[in-house]
Amino acid sequence: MGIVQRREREKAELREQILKAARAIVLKEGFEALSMRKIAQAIEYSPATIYLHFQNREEIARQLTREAFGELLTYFAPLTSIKDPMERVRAFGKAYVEFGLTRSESYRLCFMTNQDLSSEIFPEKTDGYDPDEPGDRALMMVAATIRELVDAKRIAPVDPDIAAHMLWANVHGIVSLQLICPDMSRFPTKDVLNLSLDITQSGLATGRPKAK
Amino acid sequence: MGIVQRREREKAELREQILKAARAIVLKEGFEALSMRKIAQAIEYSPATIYLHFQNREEIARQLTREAFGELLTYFAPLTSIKDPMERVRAFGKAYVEFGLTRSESYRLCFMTNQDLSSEIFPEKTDGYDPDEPGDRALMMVAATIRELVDAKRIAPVDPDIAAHMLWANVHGIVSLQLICPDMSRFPTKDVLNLSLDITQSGLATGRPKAK
DNA sequence: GTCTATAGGCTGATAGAC
DNA sequence: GTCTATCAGCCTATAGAC
Repeated sequence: MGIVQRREREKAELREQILKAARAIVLKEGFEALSMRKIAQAIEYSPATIYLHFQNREEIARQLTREAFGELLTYFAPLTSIKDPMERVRAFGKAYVEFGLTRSESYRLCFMTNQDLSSEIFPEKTDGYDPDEPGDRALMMVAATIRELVDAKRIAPVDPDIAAHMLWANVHGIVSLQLICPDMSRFPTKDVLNLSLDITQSGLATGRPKAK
Repeated sequence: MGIVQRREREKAELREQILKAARAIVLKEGFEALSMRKIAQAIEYSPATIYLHFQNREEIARQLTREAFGELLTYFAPLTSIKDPMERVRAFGKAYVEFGLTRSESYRLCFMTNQDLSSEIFPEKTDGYDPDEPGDRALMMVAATIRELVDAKRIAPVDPDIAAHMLWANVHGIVSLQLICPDMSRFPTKDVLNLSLDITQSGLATGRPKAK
């Protein structure tokens, strides 16, 4: 009586095969080279078959993007055990850049490819964070760490949410600039990151400059 | 005897018409929608005619990108007259973000579209800056301003070149994050920029934190 | 200088046979 | 569930006529 189960298992397997092939194409040739025909050829099925598992190309792209962002979260996950919040926030920055440079096709998918895909991760907000959204969860981790620093008076008072966004923009700038114009800087990315983390740490500790 | 001149003038005019049409398409439909056929239709010539003025699509894209970066430089140019170097470096940041948000298709072309186009602006380096390269000129302006701050001992000692790169990455992060996931943050971009400039200013003034 | 015509590709998506 | 065949486009680039 396991016939239905086997059928469903086989169906899920083909779905996974499609995604696996799609991942490989994006990794080797970039996202814009991803086409239904290429996926079909890779899995040795006809293009029509893919449409039994996915509505269209967009749905595959969305799935790949969700997975890619999941990867970033696996870089973040072990860092929550870091006790010292300043060390933790620096570790988030380091992990972010490492993710961006070593899994650059995933990074491009999340943050450099197209607005629709990124909106998959950061959908329109109502109010506050949505814990069901992976992007919001990542932002919350950083914001909570900054809140710890503020509460412990280790940095000057600052809205943890906007500070988290600023930090994210800092590391995103470093990664995306490196990925799109690798020849812009003569400095290793690691050095730029360390300078950025140091200056930001120092600036947060001191607080915003007084108005003239 | 002005026949040759007229011919050349007419040729240059058509070239300009092609670029103008291409700019309009990129502005309205985005870079990936730019095609030789669409340009041809817009200028009411056959696609083949375009190839008399440009080798291929790439050459048109390169030209548009150079022009777009030229726009950024026009945002920067008036700021060199700002006397106070701290005010000047902040003004560069503000101008950069304003350029990115108001001329976003130009910005995308320069920094968010593809590595080949960005490499047009920041080609591979030999040593030091190349004053003939527009990207290097922009970086030099920022680095020189930071050098002034260091020399006047208004900020802690730092390599002005890597600091300029860090600042560039900061503002690039803010702009590109805003352009690709406008819903990520609940904060106005202006507020994020001001926080970033304040914290960086404060951090540069204080210097890097001592090792533990 | 400009055209038509075309080579030689690519794409997403679907109808209908098996 | 899977296929073939196809619709209905899109594209760059060029040869050769005028």
